[in-house]
Parts: sequence; structure tokens; C-alpha cells
Amino acid sequence: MSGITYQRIQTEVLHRIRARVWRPGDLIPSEVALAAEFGCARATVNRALRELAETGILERRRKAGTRVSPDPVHKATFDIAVIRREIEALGGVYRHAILQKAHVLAPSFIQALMKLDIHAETLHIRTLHLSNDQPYLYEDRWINMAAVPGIRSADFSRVSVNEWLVQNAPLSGGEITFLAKNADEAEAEALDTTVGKALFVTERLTRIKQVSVTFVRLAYAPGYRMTTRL
Amino acid sequence: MSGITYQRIQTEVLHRIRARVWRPGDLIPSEVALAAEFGCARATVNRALRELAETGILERRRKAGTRVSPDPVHKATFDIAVIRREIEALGGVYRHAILQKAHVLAPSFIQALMKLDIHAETLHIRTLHLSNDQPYLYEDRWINMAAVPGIRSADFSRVSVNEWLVQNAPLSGGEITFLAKNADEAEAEALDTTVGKALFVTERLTRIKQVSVTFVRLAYAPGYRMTTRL
DNA sequence: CAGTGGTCTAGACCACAAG
DNA sequence: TTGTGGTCTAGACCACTGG
Repeated sequence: MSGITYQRIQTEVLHRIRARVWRPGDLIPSEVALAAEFGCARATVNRALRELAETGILERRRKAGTRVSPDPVHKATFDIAVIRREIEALGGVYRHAILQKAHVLAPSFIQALMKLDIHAETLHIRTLHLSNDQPYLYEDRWINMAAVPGIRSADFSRVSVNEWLVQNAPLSGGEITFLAKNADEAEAEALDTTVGKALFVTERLTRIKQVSVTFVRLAYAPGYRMTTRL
Repeated sequence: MSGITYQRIQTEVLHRIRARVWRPGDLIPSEVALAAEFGCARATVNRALRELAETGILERRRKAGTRVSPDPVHKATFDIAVIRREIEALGGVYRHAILQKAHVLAPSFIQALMKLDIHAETLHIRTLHLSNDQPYLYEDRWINMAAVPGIRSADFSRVSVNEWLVQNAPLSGGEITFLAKNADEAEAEALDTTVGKALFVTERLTRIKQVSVTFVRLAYAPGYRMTTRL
């Protein structure tokens, strides 16, 4: 090979954009032209540009060619790990406690959220996750029993619901939302803080083939920060 | 070609994982074996598996082979667009107002955050972004004057600082953090809410070649939710 | 050492959309 | 219509690392 790698090409492209040789909105040369310039195969240029397009730096369209994005949309990526992992990665000792576990008919707001039947049976579980015995995360979860056969016989004393679902209902789709919320009484008590304190909350709705499996709200203890590199 | 696409292979792999043919932790066949099975080139299998590995579903190591991730780390991706775009995408009419603009020596906490010199000059700008004339986002930004030549002559009445920086200092690296915060007086007043209200906040530190360019804190009006598909 | 993934090549055909 | 990106192929060599 010529020693040209797709990463080398990416570096060069980024350099040219930074140096304003190619400016936001500009059309850059075609793959064929760049392959000729760099003395490599088109496939190599293709991979380089395709990946840059995935990050939002370039925009590509057949026939129209490749442009530098006019206003680059940064794509921030966050790792959503199993909570135990998250805590252990921070050097904490993980422990969890189940505060409540009940089989109930879905209340109306959960029916609406999860698009459940009026008579749908759910498992409602509230769990506290601790790091070094300090409250770390308060979990309020609703599970659609119909969607997860086998959950009746699961034992959540050793493995948390969180982890059990990951293992037994993998690769599900859904949405995740981040928001801020003033602590209510239940949250304040669980997280050992005061009512009204601003909490970082993530809500996740998980589906397998259009069917809602679980809705979970995770409220982090005050001071939590979710960070990523750009 | 045989009609086999890398996407078809990805679908098949996901199906096998869901069907528990391949379970978390399991080693799956090598690229060569899968290429033979699917009747396609190894490069096609490679792309399929490589992309799945990027999403965290598979783990690959030379010689060791490819495994189904024992506890899959979901990667959630968020688009960080220019604020004007974000508002317009939601159907709002964008407007912004500069609440304060001052050239000042960096206060100590900013010095520390941005790793600035004691005598570093900064531009401190507080901006309110509005959607349909309703407060949407309160921006508190510090800019390292030394890192952005040309900013002295910029006019921020038409183009917001946000947008100016994107256009003039593109492709910078840095970190972004999400957190929840009780509104202080300045935030409450700007966002037309009450002190103590939980606000969703993002903080961004932007660098070009190790040099801090800008630190910005964005406090969203109450009720803001940041959502993405998984 | 040997098997696996990582990458590049040269060529080909296809799908899409701008002109 | 035709140029562009999107993808596949068959083969090759390399880089890493487990056994």
C-alpha cells in the first residue's frame, strides 16, 4: 500500500477546514479527485469522508458532492452503562436496595406513556443505588409484565432489575430523556437531601418491537454531572 | 454482487442476539466464517461487525475474536446545534438579547477552569435566547480574548456570540457537561421564573490545540427536556 | 507461532438527484 | 442524462495478541 490511511486523510481534511482552505458551506473535491491527489484507492477516501460525515462535520449527497457543514452540528455521545458499572468505574463500591416492589395495574399516566391496555399489569419497583453506602441514584421503574415473560420468577436481591433487564431483554430500542427536576418528598428521602433540591434526571422508555417494556426514571443525587468529550 | 449487504448482516446478527442464539459474552464466528456463511466478501462482514462494535453491542479484539458484549453500553448521541437552529427546529421564532458585555480580567474560578494566565483578558457576555419572545435559554459565556483574534471587531447584534464562534472557530475540541441546578437570582430573573427552580444546565469548555477558547454555561428554562432515540 | 481483526487496493455496478 | 457517493468483491498484507 502507499502508506496513506483513512485516518491520515481525515486529519488532512480537518486541517484544511481549520485553515479555512475549505470553509463552511464549501464543496470539496470528489472522492475520485481526492484519491488521485492522495494517491490511494477511492475506498480509502470514502471511508475517511463517510466517517467525518457521520460526526456532522461534512455533508454528503449523491451527485451534489461533499460539503463542509455550514453550521456543524456537534454530536455528543454518552455511554449509558449498567448502573453498577457506572459506579464501579468511578471507584465506588456498589450496593442496591429495593425500596418497594409491587404488582399493580398501570396508573393512567403510565398507561399513556407506555401505551398500555387499561387492564395491563405492571411491576412497579423503586430501587436505591448506592456508592460506598452513599445514595447515588434513585430508580423508579415500571415494567410491562406482558412484555417480559420470566420476570415473575426473577430474583432481584443479587442482580438489580436494571441488570436483569439488560441481560434478559437486550438490544431494545426506545427513547432517553434528560431533564432537571426539583426533588419531591420520596426522592429527597431516598437520596438523603432536601425537598426542592435540583436533581438531574434521566427517563428511559424501552421498547421491543413497538411494545413498551419498561419506563424508568433515574434521579441522581445532587451534584451529579454527566460529562463527555467533544 | 450476491445481494448481501452489510446492513442485512447487521440485522441478522442482532436477530441472533435477540433470539439468544448468541448470548452476552459469547464468541461469535470469525469474519471469514461469516463471510462463507453469508456468501459475501469479508470486507462486507467486517463493516457490519465493526459498526456494531462502535455502538457497543459487540466487542472485538484481534486474535481473540468477536464477542457479544456482556453488559452492553448503550451509546446515546445528542445533536448539539447552534441555539438558533435548535429553536427554529422546534417551530419557534428566534431572537436574542445581550444582557451584559464586558471586557474583564478573568476571575479566579474562570482562570482555573480555563487554565488561563492571571492577567488574561476575557470577554464576559450574558445572553438571553428567546423563542417566540419567551425566555428559552440563559447563556453565560467567557471568552479568552487571546485565543480568538478578531472578536474585538465582531458585531453580536445580528449574529449571536454562539453562532459567531461556530463560524469563526470551527472544529474545536473540549468537554460538555450536563447537570441540574437550582436557579439563582440572575437566572431566575432572566428566565422569568423563581429562585430555586430546577434548571437543566449544560456547560461547555472549548479548546483549540490545548488552549481554552471559551467556557459557556447554558441554563434552559424550566420544563426543558433533552431527548434522543436509542 | 498462528489466527483474528484492521486496512488498503483496483475494479465494478448501482442508486440517487442535480442540471 | 451523467456525475457523485454507496457498496460489494477478491485478494493482499499487516498488527496485534492469545495460546
